[in-house]
Amino acid sequence: MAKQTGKHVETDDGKRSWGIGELAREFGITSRTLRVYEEEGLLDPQRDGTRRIYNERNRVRLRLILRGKRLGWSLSEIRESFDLYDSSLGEQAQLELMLSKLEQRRETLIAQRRDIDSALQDLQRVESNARQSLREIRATQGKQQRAASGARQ
Amino acid sequence: MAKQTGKHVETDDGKRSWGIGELAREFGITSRTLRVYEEEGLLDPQRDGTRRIYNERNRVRLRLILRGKRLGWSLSEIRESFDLYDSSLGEQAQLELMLSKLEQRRETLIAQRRDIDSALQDLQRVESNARQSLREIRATQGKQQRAASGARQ
DNA sequence: CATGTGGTTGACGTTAACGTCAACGTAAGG
DNA sequence: CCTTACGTTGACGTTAACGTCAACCACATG
Repeated sequence: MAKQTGKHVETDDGKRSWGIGELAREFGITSRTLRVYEEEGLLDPQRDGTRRIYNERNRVRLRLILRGKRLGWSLSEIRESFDLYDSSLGEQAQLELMLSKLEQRRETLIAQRRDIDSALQDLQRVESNARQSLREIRATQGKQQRAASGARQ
Repeated sequence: MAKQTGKHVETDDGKRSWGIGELAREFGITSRTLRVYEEEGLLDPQRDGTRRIYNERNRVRLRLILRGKRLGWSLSEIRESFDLYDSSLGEQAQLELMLSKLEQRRETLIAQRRDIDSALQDLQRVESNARQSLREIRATQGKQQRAASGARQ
């Protein structure tokens, strides 16, 4: 049995668990979103009757989901990666297939990092450009100020 | 005037230019997509009558668009970044605003790179795990083979 | 001239990833 | 017992980013 204390939930074995709203607030999403993730097979919280109860493992999963989203992955891509990570390390053929998929993932991640680096370089160029203009503007203003204070003497 | 030679287009000043289908094929997208990007204000090809003519500058833009997409940006985020890069470096206040926006972009890019790195680490763990299982399986198979060849003697 | 190739606009369809809302259940507290 | 907070399922709405299709235009070629 699980007892509810205000907002969060605790199970008998002392391990912390969370209600849907609580988890949603913590991660800045809505409970609707958590239900969608469950429908898509990305999360499988336990139930207390009809209510969903999330444990630490679910939280880890959720963090991975949100990281995937930040990297622009679709929910099904995220599920595929879970399938990859969870796969039971069975036969040789399966393992080799898995390794090739992992290699492919790595390559796209590295390509993405290259994209980021080049975007950061572009950004750097624009930024130093802007800083230069700013310095020039400030220099001009300084001149004007010095001229004005000189005229007052 | 632009003359059409088979698939691609050349202008009088000798600078290369491209038709919509040609460009689409080269970048692995459809012409429909190019028109959408234009509607969204991300591209502005010249026209020869009604026909779109893309120049080198348009191609650079397109590369930036596709890089943005690979990083998971929306079209409007991409447009914002263009606006940022194209802004005319006018007054001081505008420049300072621009710098703060650039700084913000940089932070999200760096955060994204951290996400990638941690994803790569996870991947590395799973991979060495799988390699280990594979070695064990092969070792077992080797034993069996050696046993079998021993039995044949 | 007919046909093919490649382009145009405009309208409508589609998919993913949620948001929104209605109708209802359930436990705690006053 | 009534209210309040929190949860449930189910249905429908919405937005972005295209795909698909129809009807049309323009040029080159056999």
